[in-house]
Amino acid sequence: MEINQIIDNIYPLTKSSKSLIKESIVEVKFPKGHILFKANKIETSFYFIKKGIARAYAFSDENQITFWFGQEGDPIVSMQSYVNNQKGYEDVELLEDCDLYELKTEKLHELFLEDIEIANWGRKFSELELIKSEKRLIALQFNTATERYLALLENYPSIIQRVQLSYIASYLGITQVSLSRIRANIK
Amino acid sequence: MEINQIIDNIYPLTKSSKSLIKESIVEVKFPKGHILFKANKIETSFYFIKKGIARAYAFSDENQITFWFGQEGDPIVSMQSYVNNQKGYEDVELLEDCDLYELKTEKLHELFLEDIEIANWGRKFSELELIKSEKRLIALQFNTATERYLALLENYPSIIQRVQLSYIASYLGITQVSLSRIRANIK
DNA sequence: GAAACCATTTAACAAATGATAAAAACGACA
DNA sequence: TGTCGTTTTTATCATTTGTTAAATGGTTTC
Repeated sequence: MEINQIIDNIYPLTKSSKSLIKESIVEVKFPKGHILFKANKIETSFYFIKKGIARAYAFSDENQITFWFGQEGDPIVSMQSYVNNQKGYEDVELLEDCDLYELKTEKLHELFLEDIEIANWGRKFSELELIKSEKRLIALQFNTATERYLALLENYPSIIQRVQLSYIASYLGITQVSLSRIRANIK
Repeated sequence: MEINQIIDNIYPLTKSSKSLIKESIVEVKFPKGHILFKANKIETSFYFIKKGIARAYAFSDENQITFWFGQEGDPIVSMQSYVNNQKGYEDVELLEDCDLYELKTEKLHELFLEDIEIANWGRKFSELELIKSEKRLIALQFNTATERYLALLENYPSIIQRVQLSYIASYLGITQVSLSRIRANIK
C-alpha cells in the first residue's frame, strides 16, 4: 500500500502537513526472516508496511507467543518505545520479503509539537489502534477458540494463507494441536 | 482524585491550555447502580472518576461479560463514540456512589483542532490507554486464569475488595465457579 | 429474630484444551 | 525421483475449565 493512502486513511492532512511527514519517511527493504525489533531494546523507528507481512512475539518461559500480525498498510511500532521511550517486550520478525516505510520516532515527536494537524494525525493513529486492541481483547474474552479462528478466517483470510499455523494458534491463544483439531471439526 | 492531577498525569499543559479544558468540565454525581452508558447508543460525554468505581460490560447471548473496571483517576469513555461517533457496544454501570468529571466529546474535539497542546494531550491520552489495553491483551493470551487473578490481586487490590466476584470472574475470562476453585487452591 | 434475597463455595459430571509422541503431508533441492 | 527437513494432522491420556445444582454464608427488611 502506498504511503499517501496509509497517511490519509488515518487522518486527512493538508498538503503542507503531509509533506512534512513524508519528508521524514524513507523506504527500506528487508528479507524474509529479518528481525526488525528486538525485545528489551528501545526502538527508535516506526514503520508502515508497503508490502509483506510481519509478526510480533514475546517469550513466556521458553516458548514464543505470537500476539500480533501486520500486513500491507499496517503500522509496525513498539508502543513502549514509541510512547514512553522505554524498552519493548517484543521481537518483530518479517515473515516475507518486505518493503517498509520508516519514520524516526524522534522526528515524529518533534512534528507533533510543531504542527497541530500532525498532532491530531498522531492522536487519531493511537485512537484507531486502541479500537483495534479493544476489539481483540473483547474477542479473546467473549469468544471460544473456534469462533476466534472463524473470525480470523473471515476478516484476515490472507493471514491464514501466508502464515504458518503454529503462529496462528499462538495468536489465537491455543496450541497448534488444538487448532488442528478445530480445523478438522469445521470441515 | 482531583481533576488537576488527572489532567497532569496524562500530559503536562500550560496554564492557558489547562484552563481551556477545565472550563468545559463539570462535576456530576450519580448513585450506585446508575447506568452511565447504554449499549447501541452514541455517547456524547466523556468522564473521569473523581470518586467511586465502575464497570463496563456487554452481552454475549444472554449473559453479561464484564471487560473493564475503572476507579479513581480513570477515564470512562465509549471509544466507538469518542473516536468514530458511532454506537458503542457496552453498558457502563456505577458500582458505588460516584463523583465524576464530565466533558462533552464535541467540545473536546473542537479544542483538539484549536490548541496544539490539547491535541497532544488527547494524543497522549489514547497512547496511554493503548498501552494499558495491550498489556491486558498479552496477559489474557500469556497467563493462566490463576496468574491473571494473582496479578489483579497485586495490581488492583481495591477492585477485589470493592467488586463482587462474579464480575471479576467475568473480567478474568472464566466462570464464577472456576474463580471460586482458584481462590480455594491459593489459600 | 425470622424470612427473603444475594453472593459465594462445594460437588459431580461433561466438554474443551494441553502435553507428548507418532504418523502423514508438504516443500526444497540435489 | 528420492531424500531430508519442516509443518500439519492424528491419537492418547492428563488437566483445566464449563455446566448444573445444591449447600453455605451474609445482609437486609419487616
